[in-house]
Amino acid sequence: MNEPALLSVDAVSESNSRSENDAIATARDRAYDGLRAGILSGSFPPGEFIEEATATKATGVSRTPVREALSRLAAEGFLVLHPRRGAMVKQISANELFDLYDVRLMVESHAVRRICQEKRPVPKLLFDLCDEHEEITMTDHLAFTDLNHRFHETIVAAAGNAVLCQVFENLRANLTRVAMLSFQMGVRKKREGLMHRSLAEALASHDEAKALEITTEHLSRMPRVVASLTGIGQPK
Amino acid sequence: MNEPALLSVDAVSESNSRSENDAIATARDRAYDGLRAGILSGSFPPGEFIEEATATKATGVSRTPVREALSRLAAEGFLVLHPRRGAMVKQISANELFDLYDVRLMVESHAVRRICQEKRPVPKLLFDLCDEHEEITMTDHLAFTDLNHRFHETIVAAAGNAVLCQVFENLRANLTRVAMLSFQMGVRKKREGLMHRSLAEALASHDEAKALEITTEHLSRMPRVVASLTGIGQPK
DNA sequence: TGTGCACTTCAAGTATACAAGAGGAGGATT
DNA sequence: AATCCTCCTCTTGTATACTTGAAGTGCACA
Repeated sequence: MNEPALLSVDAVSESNSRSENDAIATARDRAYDGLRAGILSGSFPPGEFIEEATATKATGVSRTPVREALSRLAAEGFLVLHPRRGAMVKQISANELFDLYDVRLMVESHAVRRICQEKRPVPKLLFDLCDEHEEITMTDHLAFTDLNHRFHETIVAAAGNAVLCQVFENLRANLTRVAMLSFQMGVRKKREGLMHRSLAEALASHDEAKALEITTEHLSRMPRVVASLTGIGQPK
Repeated sequence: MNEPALLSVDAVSESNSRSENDAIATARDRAYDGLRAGILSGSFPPGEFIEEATATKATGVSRTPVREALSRLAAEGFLVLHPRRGAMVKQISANELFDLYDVRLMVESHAVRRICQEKRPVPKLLFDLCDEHEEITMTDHLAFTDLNHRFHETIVAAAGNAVLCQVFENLRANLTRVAMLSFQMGVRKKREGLMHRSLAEALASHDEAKALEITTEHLSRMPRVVASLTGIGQPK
Protein backbone atom coordinates (compact mmCIF):
# COMPACT_ATOMS: atom_id res chain seq x y z
CA MET A 1 0.00 0.00 0.00
CA ASN A 2 2.09 2.87 -1.25
CA GLU A 3 -0.01 4.74 -3.75
CA PRO A 4 0.45 8.51 -3.95
CA ALA A 5 -1.49 10.59 -1.47
CA LEU A 6 -4.71 12.07 -2.76
CA LEU A 7 -4.73 15.11 -0.56
CA SER A 8 -2.39 17.90 -1.38
CA VAL A 9 -0.66 19.51 1.54
CA ASP A 10 -0.59 23.21 0.89
CA ALA A 11 -0.04 26.40 2.84
CA VAL A 12 -2.67 25.35 5.30
CA SER A 13 -0.66 22.50 6.69
CA GLU A 14 1.89 22.33 9.44
CA SER A 15 3.25 19.63 11.69
CA ASN A 16 4.76 21.18 14.77
CA SER A 17 5.55 17.82 16.29
CA ARG A 18 7.98 17.14 13.48
CA SER A 19 11.53 17.60 14.59
CA GLU A 20 13.37 20.60 13.19
CA ASN A 21 15.90 18.97 10.96
CA ASP A 22 14.51 16.14 8.91
CA ALA A 23 13.30 16.63 5.39
CA ILE A 24 11.44 13.33 5.33
CA ALA A 25 8.53 13.13 7.70
CA THR A 26 7.25 10.03 9.41
CA ALA A 27 4.12 8.38 8.07
CA ARG A 28 2.23 9.64 11.09
CA ASP A 29 3.19 13.22 10.31
CA ARG A 30 2.23 12.82 6.68
CA ALA A 31 -1.12 11.43 7.75
CA TYR A 32 -1.56 14.28 10.21
CA ASP A 33 -0.67 16.94 7.66
CA GLY A 34 -2.89 15.44 5.00
CA LEU A 35 -5.92 14.97 7.20
CA ARG A 36 -5.55 18.36 8.84
CA ALA A 37 -5.29 20.04 5.46
CA GLY A 38 -8.34 18.13 4.32
CA ILE A 39 -10.32 19.25 7.34
CA LEU A 40 -9.23 22.88 7.13
CA SER A 41 -9.86 23.09 3.40
CA GLY A 42 -13.28 21.56 3.72
CA SER A 43 -12.55 18.37 1.81
CA PHE A 44 -13.77 16.70 4.94
CA PRO A 45 -16.73 18.88 5.86
CA PRO A 46 -17.93 19.28 9.45
CA GLY A 47 -20.20 16.48 10.56
CA GLU A 48 -18.72 13.95 8.18
CA PHE A 49 -17.25 10.72 9.47
CA ILE A 50 -13.74 10.00 8.29
CA GLU A 51 -13.42 6.28 7.83
CA GLU A 52 -10.00 4.89 8.48
CA ALA A 53 -10.00 3.24 5.08
CA THR A 54 -10.69 6.60 3.48
CA ALA A 55 -7.95 8.28 5.47
CA THR A 56 -5.61 5.46 4.55
CA LYS A 57 -6.28 5.92 0.84
CA ALA A 58 -6.16 9.70 1.06
CA THR A 59 -2.81 9.87 2.81
CA GLY A 60 -1.10 6.76 1.51
CA VAL A 61 -0.13 5.39 4.90
CA SER A 62 -1.54 2.40 6.75
CA ARG A 63 -4.08 2.38 9.53
CA THR A 64 -1.71 2.51 12.50
CA PRO A 65 -0.12 5.92 11.79
CA VAL A 66 -3.48 7.15 10.51
CA ARG A 67 -5.08 6.32 13.82
CA GLU A 68 -2.30 8.11 15.68
CA ALA A 69 -2.90 11.16 13.52
CA LEU A 70 -6.63 10.93 14.25
CA SER A 71 -5.90 10.78 17.99
CA ARG A 72 -3.83 13.93 17.73
CA LEU A 73 -6.42 15.74 15.64
CA ALA A 74 -9.08 14.80 18.17
CA ALA A 75 -6.93 16.16 20.99
CA GLU A 76 -6.59 19.41 19.06
CA GLY A 77 -10.32 19.69 18.70
CA PHE A 78 -10.70 19.03 14.99
CA LEU A 79 -12.33 15.66 15.41
CA VAL A 80 -14.66 14.00 17.84
CA LEU A 81 -14.02 10.31 18.34
CA HIS A 82 -17.06 8.11 18.78
CA PRO A 83 -15.93 4.73 20.09
CA ARG A 84 -16.63 1.95 17.62
CA ARG A 85 -18.21 4.48 15.31
CA GLY A 86 -15.33 6.46 13.97
CA ALA A 87 -13.94 9.97 13.82
CA MET A 88 -16.35 12.78 13.04
CA VAL A 89 -15.17 16.17 11.84
CA LYS A 90 -16.25 18.48 14.60
CA GLN A 91 -19.28 20.63 14.01
CA ILE A 92 -19.00 24.21 15.12
CA SER A 93 -22.21 25.48 16.63
CA ALA A 94 -23.23 29.11 16.76
CA ASN A 95 -22.45 29.20 20.47
CA GLU A 96 -19.03 27.74 19.99
CA LEU A 97 -18.29 30.16 17.17
CA PHE A 98 -19.02 33.09 19.45
CA ASP A 99 -17.04 31.49 22.26
CA LEU A 100 -14.09 31.03 19.93
CA TYR A 101 -14.17 34.66 18.91
CA ASP A 102 -14.54 35.74 22.51
CA VAL A 103 -11.42 33.82 23.44
CA ARG A 104 -9.63 35.18 20.42
CA LEU A 105 -10.50 38.70 21.47
CA MET A 106 -9.18 37.91 24.93
CA VAL A 107 -5.90 36.56 23.55
CA GLU A 108 -5.25 39.42 21.15
CA SER A 109 -6.22 42.03 23.73
CA HIS A 110 -3.82 40.47 26.16
CA ALA A 111 -1.05 40.54 23.58
CA VAL A 112 -1.78 44.18 22.85
CA ARG A 113 -1.64 45.07 26.55
CA ARG A 114 1.62 43.24 27.09
CA ILE A 115 3.21 44.88 24.08
CA CYS A 116 2.17 48.36 25.11
CA GLN A 117 2.74 48.04 28.85
CA GLU A 118 6.15 46.44 28.49
CA LYS A 119 7.05 48.73 25.60
CA ARG A 120 7.91 45.75 23.47
CA PRO A 121 9.31 46.42 20.00
CA VAL A 122 6.89 45.77 17.16
CA PRO A 123 8.55 43.83 14.34
CA LYS A 124 8.91 45.58 11.01
CA LEU A 125 7.20 42.54 9.53
CA LEU A 126 3.89 43.90 10.75
CA PHE A 127 4.15 46.89 8.45
CA ASP A 128 5.43 44.77 5.59
CA LEU A 129 2.28 42.70 5.92
CA CYS A 130 0.20 45.87 5.72
CA ASP A 131 1.96 46.84 2.50
CA GLU A 132 1.43 43.37 1.13
CA HIS A 133 -2.21 43.66 1.96
CA GLU A 134 -2.67 46.57 -0.41
CA GLU A 135 -1.15 44.64 -3.26
CA ILE A 136 -3.20 41.49 -3.26
CA THR A 137 -6.21 41.31 -5.49
CA MET A 138 -9.69 41.53 -4.08
CA THR A 139 -10.62 38.08 -5.27
CA ASP A 140 -7.73 36.09 -3.91
CA HIS A 141 -9.46 34.76 -0.82
CA LEU A 142 -6.75 32.29 0.07
CA ALA A 143 -4.01 34.92 -0.02
CA PHE A 144 -6.16 37.22 2.05
CA THR A 145 -6.87 34.59 4.67
CA ASP A 146 -3.22 33.71 4.89
CA LEU A 147 -2.13 37.33 5.14
CA ASN A 148 -4.72 38.05 7.77
CA HIS A 149 -3.55 35.09 9.75
CA ARG A 150 0.10 36.14 9.61
CA PHE A 151 -0.76 39.66 10.69
CA HIS A 152 -2.58 38.60 13.83
CA GLU A 153 -0.07 35.86 14.54
CA THR A 154 2.73 38.43 14.40
CA ILE A 155 1.03 40.56 17.00
CA VAL A 156 0.49 37.66 19.37
CA ALA A 157 4.07 36.54 18.87
CA ALA A 158 5.31 40.05 19.67
CA ALA A 159 3.92 39.67 23.18
CA GLY A 160 6.71 37.18 23.79
CA ASN A 161 4.60 34.49 25.44
CA ALA A 162 5.05 31.07 23.85
CA VAL A 163 2.05 29.56 25.61
CA LEU A 164 -0.14 32.38 24.38
CA CYS A 165 1.05 31.74 20.83
CA GLN A 166 0.14 28.10 21.12
CA VAL A 167 -3.34 28.86 22.37
CA PHE A 168 -3.81 31.33 19.56
CA GLU A 169 -2.59 28.93 16.91
CA ASN A 170 -5.06 26.25 17.89
CA LEU A 171 -7.82 28.81 18.07
CA ARG A 172 -7.05 30.17 14.67
CA ALA A 173 -6.95 26.73 13.09
CA ASN A 174 -10.46 26.09 14.31
CA LEU A 175 -11.65 29.45 13.10
CA THR A 176 -10.01 28.98 9.71
CA ARG A 177 -12.35 26.09 9.03
CA VAL A 178 -15.31 28.38 9.48
CA ALA A 179 -13.78 31.28 7.58
CA MET A 180 -12.95 28.98 4.69
CA LEU A 181 -16.58 28.10 4.35
CA SER A 182 -17.53 31.71 3.86
CA PHE A 183 -15.82 32.76 0.68
CA GLN A 184 -17.49 36.06 0.37
CA MET A 185 -15.46 37.89 2.95
CA GLY A 186 -13.92 39.87 0.11
CA VAL A 187 -16.48 42.59 0.65
CA ARG A 188 -14.58 43.90 3.63
CA LYS A 189 -10.98 43.40 2.56
CA LYS A 190 -10.31 47.09 2.11
CA ARG A 191 -11.63 48.10 5.50
CA GLU A 192 -9.67 45.31 7.14
CA GLY A 193 -6.51 46.61 5.57
CA LEU A 194 -7.06 50.08 6.98
CA MET A 195 -7.75 48.68 10.41
CA HIS A 196 -4.60 46.62 10.29
CA ARG A 197 -2.46 49.63 9.53
CA SER A 198 -4.02 51.73 12.28
CA LEU A 199 -3.47 48.90 14.71
CA ALA A 200 0.15 48.46 13.68
CA GLU A 201 0.78 52.16 14.19
CA ALA A 202 -0.95 52.25 17.57
CA LEU A 203 1.13 49.28 18.68
CA ALA A 204 4.37 50.79 17.46
CA SER A 205 3.70 53.92 19.51
CA HIS A 206 2.55 51.80 22.44
CA ASP A 207 -0.79 53.54 22.55
CA GLU A 208 -2.60 50.90 24.58
CA ALA A 209 -6.03 52.49 24.65
CA LYS A 210 -6.17 53.02 20.92
CA ALA A 211 -4.73 49.60 20.08
CA LEU A 212 -7.22 47.93 22.38
CA GLU A 213 -10.11 49.85 20.89
CA ILE A 214 -9.17 48.86 17.35
CA THR A 215 -8.68 45.24 18.33
CA THR A 216 -12.03 45.08 20.06
CA GLU A 217 -13.81 46.82 17.22
CA HIS A 218 -12.06 44.59 14.71
CA LEU A 219 -12.84 41.31 16.40
CA SER A 220 -16.25 42.06 17.83
CA ARG A 221 -17.99 42.33 14.53
CA MET A 222 -16.38 39.24 13.04
CA PRO A 223 -18.49 36.52 14.65
CA ARG A 224 -21.74 38.05 13.49
CA VAL A 225 -20.46 38.42 9.96
CA VAL A 226 -19.16 34.87 9.84
CA ALA A 227 -22.32 33.50 11.41
CA SER A 228 -24.51 35.23 8.88
CA LEU A 229 -22.35 34.25 5.94
CA THR A 230 -22.16 30.63 6.93
CA GLY A 231 -25.73 30.50 8.11
CA ILE A 232 -24.48 28.90 11.26
CA GLY A 233 -27.21 30.40 13.39
CA GLN A 234 -27.68 33.14 15.91
CA PRO A 235 -25.87 33.54 19.22
CA LYS A 236 -27.21 32.36 22.50
CA MET B 1 -0.54 -9.53 27.72
CA ASN B 2 -3.25 -8.83 30.26
CA GLU B 3 -1.53 -8.27 33.57
CA PRO B 4 -3.06 -5.70 35.90
CA ALA B 5 -2.08 -2.08 35.36
CA LEU B 6 0.67 -0.80 37.59
CA LEU B 7 -0.45 2.78 37.64
CA SER B 8 -3.44 3.70 39.71
CA VAL B 9 -5.84 6.13 38.15
CA ASP B 10 -6.95 8.51 40.83
CA ALA B 11 -8.68 11.86 41.10
CA VAL B 12 -6.10 13.37 38.81
CA SER B 13 -7.28 11.45 35.76
CA GLU B 14 -9.89 12.22 33.22
CA SER B 15 -10.60 11.14 29.68
CA ASN B 16 -12.82 13.67 27.99
CA SER B 17 -12.74 11.84 24.68
CA ARG B 18 -14.54 8.95 26.24
CA SER B 19 -18.16 8.88 25.24
CA GLU B 20 -20.71 9.70 27.92
CA ASN B 21 -22.43 6.38 28.38
CA ASP B 22 -20.03 3.48 28.48
CA ALA B 23 -18.80 2.09 31.77
CA ILE B 24 -15.98 0.15 30.15
CA ALA B 25 -13.31 2.28 28.51
CA THR B 26 -11.32 1.36 25.46
CA ALA B 27 -7.73 0.28 25.88
CA ARG B 28 -6.63 3.58 24.41
CA ASP B 29 -8.52 5.50 27.07
CA ARG B 30 -7.14 3.35 29.81
CA ALA B 31 -3.64 3.93 28.47
CA TYR B 32 -4.32 7.65 28.26
CA ASP B 33 -5.70 7.86 31.79
CA GLY B 34 -2.87 5.82 33.23
CA LEU B 35 -0.08 7.69 31.50
CA ARG B 36 -1.62 11.08 32.19
CA ALA B 37 -2.02 10.24 35.85
CA GLY B 38 1.57 9.06 35.94
CA ILE B 39 2.80 12.27 34.39
CA LEU B 40 0.71 14.52 36.62
CA SER B 41 1.62 12.65 39.79
CA GLY B 42 5.29 12.72 38.98
CA SER B 43 5.74 8.98 38.50
CA PHE B 44 7.08 9.97 35.14
CA PRO B 45 9.15 13.02 36.02
CA PRO B 46 9.80 15.82 33.52
CA GLY B 47 12.66 15.07 31.20
CA GLU B 48 12.24 11.32 31.42
CA PHE B 49 11.70 9.27 28.31
CA ILE B 50 8.70 6.97 28.47
CA GLU B 51 9.56 3.85 26.53
CA GLU B 52 6.66 2.14 24.86
CA ALA B 53 7.52 -1.10 26.59
CA THR B 54 7.35 0.69 29.93
CA ALA B 55 4.04 2.29 29.08
CA THR B 56 2.75 -1.07 27.91
CA LYS B 57 3.66 -2.72 31.21
CA ALA B 58 2.36 0.19 33.27
CA THR B 59 -1.04 0.34 31.65
CA GLY B 60 -1.60 -3.24 30.67
CA VAL B 61 -2.46 -2.57 27.05
CA SER B 62 -0.45 -3.28 23.94
CA ARG B 63 1.68 -0.87 21.95
CA THR B 64 -0.91 0.28 19.44
CA PRO B 65 -3.35 1.92 21.89
CA VAL B 66 -0.40 3.10 23.96
CA ARG B 67 1.01 4.93 20.98
CA GLU B 68 -2.37 6.54 20.30
CA ALA B 69 -2.45 7.70 23.90
CA LEU B 70 1.07 9.08 23.54
CA SER B 71 0.04 10.98 20.40
CA ARG B 72 -2.82 12.54 22.27
CA LEU B 73 -0.72 13.43 25.29
CA ALA B 74 1.83 15.03 22.99
CA ALA B 75 -0.90 17.08 21.32
CA GLU B 76 -1.99 18.26 24.76
CA GLY B 77 1.51 19.38 25.60
CA PHE B 78 2.43 16.79 28.22
CA LEU B 79 4.94 15.00 26.03
CA VAL B 80 7.40 15.92 23.34
CA LEU B 81 7.83 13.27 20.69
CA HIS B 82 11.33 12.79 19.33
CA PRO B 83 11.13 10.72 16.16
CA ARG B 84 12.87 7.39 16.56
CA ARG B 85 13.85 8.42 20.07
CA GLY B 86 10.66 8.20 22.01
CA ALA B 87 8.30 10.30 24.08
CA MET B 88 9.84 12.64 26.61
CA VAL B 89 7.85 14.11 29.48
CA LYS B 90 7.91 17.81 28.77
CA GLN B 91 10.24 19.91 30.84
CA ILE B 92 8.82 23.15 32.10
CA SER B 93 11.36 25.93 31.98
CA ALA B 94 11.26 29.03 34.13
CA ASN B 95 10.13 31.06 31.15
CA GLU B 96 7.34 28.67 30.34
CA LEU B 97 6.21 28.61 33.94
CA PHE B 98 5.83 32.37 33.91
CA ASP B 99 4.13 32.24 30.52
CA LEU B 100 1.69 29.65 31.83
CA TYR B 101 0.80 31.80 34.81
CA ASP B 102 0.49 34.85 32.61
CA VAL B 103 -2.01 33.03 30.41
CA ARG B 104 -3.81 31.74 33.46
CA LEU B 105 -4.12 35.26 34.80
CA MET B 106 -5.50 36.33 31.43
CA VAL B 107 -8.08 33.54 31.41
CA GLU B 108 -9.28 34.08 34.96
CA SER B 109 -9.39 37.85 34.55
CA HIS B 110 -11.46 37.41 31.44
CA ALA B 111 -13.84 35.12 33.27
CA VAL B 112 -14.15 37.63 36.10
CA ARG B 113 -14.90 40.45 33.65
CA ARG B 114 -17.51 38.43 31.82
CA ILE B 115 -19.21 37.42 35.05
CA CYS B 116 -19.35 40.95 36.39
CA GLN B 117 -20.18 42.75 33.16
CA GLU B 118 -22.90 40.34 32.16
CA LYS B 119 -24.15 40.08 35.74
CA ARG B 120 -23.89 36.34 35.59
CA PRO B 121 -25.05 34.37 38.61
CA VAL B 122 -22.27 32.90 40.73
CA PRO B 123 -23.01 29.28 41.65
CA LYS B 124 -23.52 28.51 45.31
CA LEU B 125 -20.86 25.85 44.86
CA LEU B 126 -18.25 28.57 45.03
CA PHE B 127 -19.13 29.38 48.61
CA ASP B 128 -19.43 25.72 49.51
CA LEU B 129 -15.87 25.28 48.34
CA CYS B 130 -14.80 28.14 50.58
CA ASP B 131 -16.45 26.43 53.55
CA GLU B 132 -14.80 23.19 52.64
CA HIS B 133 -11.50 24.97 52.50
CA GLU B 134 -11.68 25.87 56.17
CA GLU B 135 -12.26 22.26 57.13
CA ILE B 136 -9.40 20.52 55.47
CA THR B 137 -6.26 19.91 57.45
CA MET B 138 -3.17 21.93 56.79
CA THR B 139 -1.17 18.91 55.79
CA ASP B 140 -3.46 17.39 53.21
CA HIS B 141 -1.73 18.75 50.13
CA LEU B 142 -3.66 16.64 47.68
CA ALA B 143 -7.03 17.77 49.05
CA PHE B 144 -5.86 21.36 48.99
CA THR B 145 -4.67 21.15 45.40
CA ASP B 146 -7.91 19.55 44.34
CA LEU B 147 -10.05 22.09 46.19
CA ASN B 148 -8.05 24.96 44.78
CA HIS B 149 -8.49 23.56 41.33
CA ARG B 150 -12.25 23.20 41.70
CA PHE B 151 -12.57 26.73 43.01
CA HIS B 152 -10.85 28.33 40.06
CA GLU B 153 -12.51 25.96 37.62
CA THR B 154 -15.90 26.98 38.97
CA ILE B 155 -15.16 30.63 38.34
CA VAL B 156 -14.04 30.01 34.77
CA ALA B 157 -17.07 27.82 34.15
CA ALA B 158 -19.36 30.55 35.47
CA ALA B 159 -18.27 32.76 32.59
CA GLY B 160 -20.26 30.45 30.33
CA ASN B 161 -17.64 30.01 27.62
CA ALA B 162 -16.90 26.37 26.82
CA VAL B 163 -13.79 27.18 24.81
CA LEU B 164 -12.41 29.20 27.69
CA CYS B 165 -12.98 26.26 30.01
CA GLN B 166 -11.10 23.98 27.71
CA VAL B 167 -8.13 26.32 27.51
CA PHE B 168 -8.13 26.63 31.27
CA GLU B 169 -8.32 22.91 31.83
CA ASN B 170 -5.29 22.21 29.68
CA LEU B 171 -3.42 25.05 31.36
CA ARG B 172 -4.23 23.81 34.80
CA ALA B 173 -3.16 20.27 33.99
CA ASN B 174 0.25 21.56 32.97
CA LEU B 175 0.51 23.69 36.08
CA THR B 176 -0.57 20.83 38.32
CA ARG B 177 2.56 18.97 37.39
CA VAL B 178 4.66 21.82 38.70
CA ALA B 179 2.54 22.39 41.77
CA MET B 180 2.70 18.69 42.61
CA LEU B 181 6.46 18.90 42.71
CA SER B 182 6.36 21.56 45.37
CA PHE B 183 4.74 19.95 48.34
CA GLN B 184 5.43 22.72 50.75
CA MET B 185 2.70 25.04 49.64
CA GLY B 186 0.97 24.39 52.95
CA VAL B 187 2.52 27.52 54.35
CA ARG B 188 0.04 29.71 52.56
CA LYS B 189 -3.13 27.67 52.73
CA LYS B 190 -4.81 29.96 55.23
CA ARG B 191 -4.19 33.12 53.27
CA GLU B 192 -5.41 31.44 50.08
CA GLY B 193 -8.63 30.57 51.81
CA LEU B 194 -9.26 34.17 52.81
CA MET B 195 -8.54 35.36 49.29
CA HIS B 196 -10.92 32.83 47.85
CA ARG B 197 -13.75 33.99 50.03
CA SER B 198 -13.16 37.66 49.25
CA LEU B 199 -13.09 36.82 45.56
CA ALA B 200 -16.30 34.82 45.77
CA GLU B 201 -18.04 37.73 47.50
CA ALA B 202 -16.76 40.30 45.03
CA LEU B 203 -17.99 38.13 42.17
CA ALA B 204 -21.37 37.58 43.73
CA SER B 205 -21.88 41.33 44.03
CA HIS B 206 -20.45 41.82 40.52
CA ASP B 207 -17.79 44.17 41.81
CA GLU B 208 -15.50 43.93 38.79
CA ALA B 209 -12.71 46.17 40.04
CA LYS B 210 -12.34 44.38 43.33
CA ALA B 211 -12.63 40.90 41.83
CA LEU B 212 -10.01 41.74 39.25
CA GLU B 213 -7.68 43.14 41.86
CA ILE B 214 -7.92 40.03 44.01
CA THR B 215 -7.44 37.74 41.02
CA THR B 216 -4.39 39.64 39.87
CA GLU B 217 -2.91 39.78 43.35
CA HIS B 218 -3.67 36.10 43.86
CA LEU B 219 -2.15 34.87 40.62
CA SER B 220 0.75 37.28 40.26
CA ARG B 221 2.64 36.03 43.24
CA MET B 222 2.14 32.36 42.43
CA PRO B 223 4.79 31.90 39.75
CA ARG B 224 7.56 33.31 41.92
CA VAL B 225 6.57 31.11 44.83
CA VAL B 226 6.38 28.01 42.68
CA ALA B 227 9.62 28.83 40.93
CA SER B 228 11.47 29.27 44.18
CA LEU B 229 9.97 26.14 45.74
CA THR B 230 10.74 23.95 42.77
CA GLY B 231 14.07 25.60 42.12
CA ILE B 232 13.06 25.92 38.51
CA GLY B 233 15.02 29.09 37.96
CA GLN B 234 14.42 32.78 37.65
CA PRO B 235 12.26 34.53 35.08
CA LYS B 236 13.58 35.95 31.88
C1' DT C 1 46.98 5.04 22.26
C1' DG C 2 43.50 7.34 19.81
C1' DT C 3 40.25 7.55 16.19
C1' DG C 4 37.13 5.74 13.02
C1' DC C 5 34.38 2.27 11.01
C1' DA C 6 31.47 -1.64 11.24
C1' DC C 7 28.55 -4.66 13.59
C1' DT C 8 25.28 -5.70 16.99
C1' DT C 9 21.45 -4.69 19.61
C1' DC C 10 17.38 -2.51 20.79
C1' DA C 11 13.54 0.58 20.43
C1' DA C 12 10.52 3.10 17.45
C1' DG C 13 7.89 3.03 13.03
C1' DT C 14 4.81 0.53 10.15
C1' DA C 15 1.87 -2.98 8.38
C1' DT C 16 -1.20 -6.55 8.87
C1' DA C 17 -3.77 -10.18 11.01
C1' DC C 18 -7.27 -11.14 14.18
C1' DA C 19 -11.29 -9.93 17.47
C1' DA C 20 -15.42 -7.88 18.41
C1' DG C 21 -19.16 -4.58 18.36
C1' DA C 22 -22.59 -2.00 15.57
C1' DG C 23 -25.73 -1.49 11.95
C1' DG C 24 -28.41 -3.00 8.26
C1' DA C 25 -30.92 -6.36 5.47
C1' DG C 26 -33.90 -10.07 5.08
C1' DG C 27 -36.97 -13.34 6.60
C1' DA C 28 -40.40 -15.08 9.72
C1' DT C 29 -44.16 -14.46 12.74
C1' DT C 30 -48.09 -12.01 14.49
C1' DA D 1 -48.49 -5.20 6.38
C1' DA D 2 -45.70 -4.20 10.13
C1' DT D 3 -42.50 -5.41 13.54
C1' DC D 4 -39.06 -7.98 15.60
C1' DC D 5 -35.38 -11.15 15.61
C1' DT D 6 -31.37 -13.10 13.55
C1' DC D 7 -27.56 -13.26 10.76
C1' DC D 8 -24.20 -11.09 7.82
C1' DT D 9 -21.09 -7.63 6.78
C1' DC D 10 -18.38 -3.83 7.52
C1' DT D 11 -15.60 -0.94 10.44
C1' DT D 12 -13.22 -0.09 14.46
C1' DG D 13 -10.28 -1.88 18.35
C1' DT D 14 -6.28 -4.54 19.60
C1' DA D 15 -2.26 -7.34 19.31
C1' DT D 16 1.72 -8.76 17.17
C1' DA D 17 5.05 -9.50 13.56
C1' DC D 18 8.13 -7.26 10.67
C1' DT D 19 11.11 -3.12 9.13
C1' DT D 20 14.10 0.47 9.76
C1' DG D 21 16.90 3.72 11.92
C1' DA D 22 19.88 5.00 15.82
C1' DA D 23 23.22 4.44 19.26
C1' DG D 24 26.68 2.10 21.59
C1' DT D 25 30.54 -1.13 21.65
C1' DG D 26 34.47 -3.36 20.10
C1' DC D 27 37.97 -4.14 16.91
C1' DA D 28 41.23 -2.63 13.54
C1' DC D 29 44.20 0.53 11.66
C1' DA D 30 46.86 4.67 11.90
